[in-house]
Amino acid sequence: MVTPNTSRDDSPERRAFHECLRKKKLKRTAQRDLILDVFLRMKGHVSSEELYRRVKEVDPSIGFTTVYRTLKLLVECGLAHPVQFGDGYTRYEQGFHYSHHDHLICIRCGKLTEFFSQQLESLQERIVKEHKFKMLDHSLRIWGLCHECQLQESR
Amino acid sequence: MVTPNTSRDDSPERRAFHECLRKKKLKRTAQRDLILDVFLRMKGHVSSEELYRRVKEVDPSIGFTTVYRTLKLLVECGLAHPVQFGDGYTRYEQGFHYSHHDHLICIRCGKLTEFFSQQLESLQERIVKEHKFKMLDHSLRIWGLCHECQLQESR
DNA sequence: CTAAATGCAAAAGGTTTGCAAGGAT
DNA sequence: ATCCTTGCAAACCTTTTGCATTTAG
Repeated sequence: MVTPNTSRDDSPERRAFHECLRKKKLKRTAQRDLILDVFLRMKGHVSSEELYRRVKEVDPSIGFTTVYRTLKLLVECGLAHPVQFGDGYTRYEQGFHYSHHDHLICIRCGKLTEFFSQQLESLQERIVKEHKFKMLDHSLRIWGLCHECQLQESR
Repeated sequence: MVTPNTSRDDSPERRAFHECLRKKKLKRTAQRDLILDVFLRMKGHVSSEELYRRVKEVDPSIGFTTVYRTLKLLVECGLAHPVQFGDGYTRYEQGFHYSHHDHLICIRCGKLTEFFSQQLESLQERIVKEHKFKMLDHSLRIWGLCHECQLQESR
């Protein structure tokens, strides 16, 4: 499913990426552009392996290493955000216009639900201030059973 | 079986452990007792490797695998609680009379600060209820710079 | 032309398992 | 006697790295 889409050249993410590459004096390559595009089209929380598989569907000549390294680059450019849910994989969320949110993780079906609570954010700010700590990142993960899985468990 | 210190036999943790072993129809061994004792004496957040090193100081014949497997057993018995701070190691906190708390992690010096906020807990309960989710565990981690490291950074 | 990027293969590094010998009940 | 436990070595698996070759600027 190769759909050459020149309009994507103007996506804010792609422009930000190229801008970041320029600043770092790194090179723009077809591989990097493709990896970014595929990443942006994948919703949710993507591991490097998953992204690699999807990228390979479009261009089988691309190696895992390139996907892996590009993902790290996207993180440095603020276009991806790494999260760990404790299953051994590092997953990446889209990070452009990154607005902080947290996660509910169903340990039975694996479903991920994102949520945001301003009260939570404010509370954290207060806690951090009390400890004279300078917050750079934070992550709240809640594991449990989603609604559907609770119903199945009680059968 | 070698039992060097009978007075420790009465610690609530040890009794809980033996009770748990009995329920699971597993065997009480000198190794398991020793590993539990050393674990309990180590404050803070212990990786299996760190625990192994300390255990070996007392009994060099104990293998890493036994420490590793005993730690998993302690988790199942509710005596240890696994946490991941994103440095690649699984660390374990003491889990008996486990009262939930969260962590401030200094990314410069590695210092860990525990904190507890009842407001935070209540807020989480509310969030979970809104999503019809059944919470089984949760973890809030805040990364940043501790007070000392902020001072050093600004020099 | 020069420095960076790519892809392969192999190394790292923590976690987990198979198995033969030893130990608890 | 039976089943669990132990410790060693090796397997696993994701993440990283070394290197020769190719490519962008």
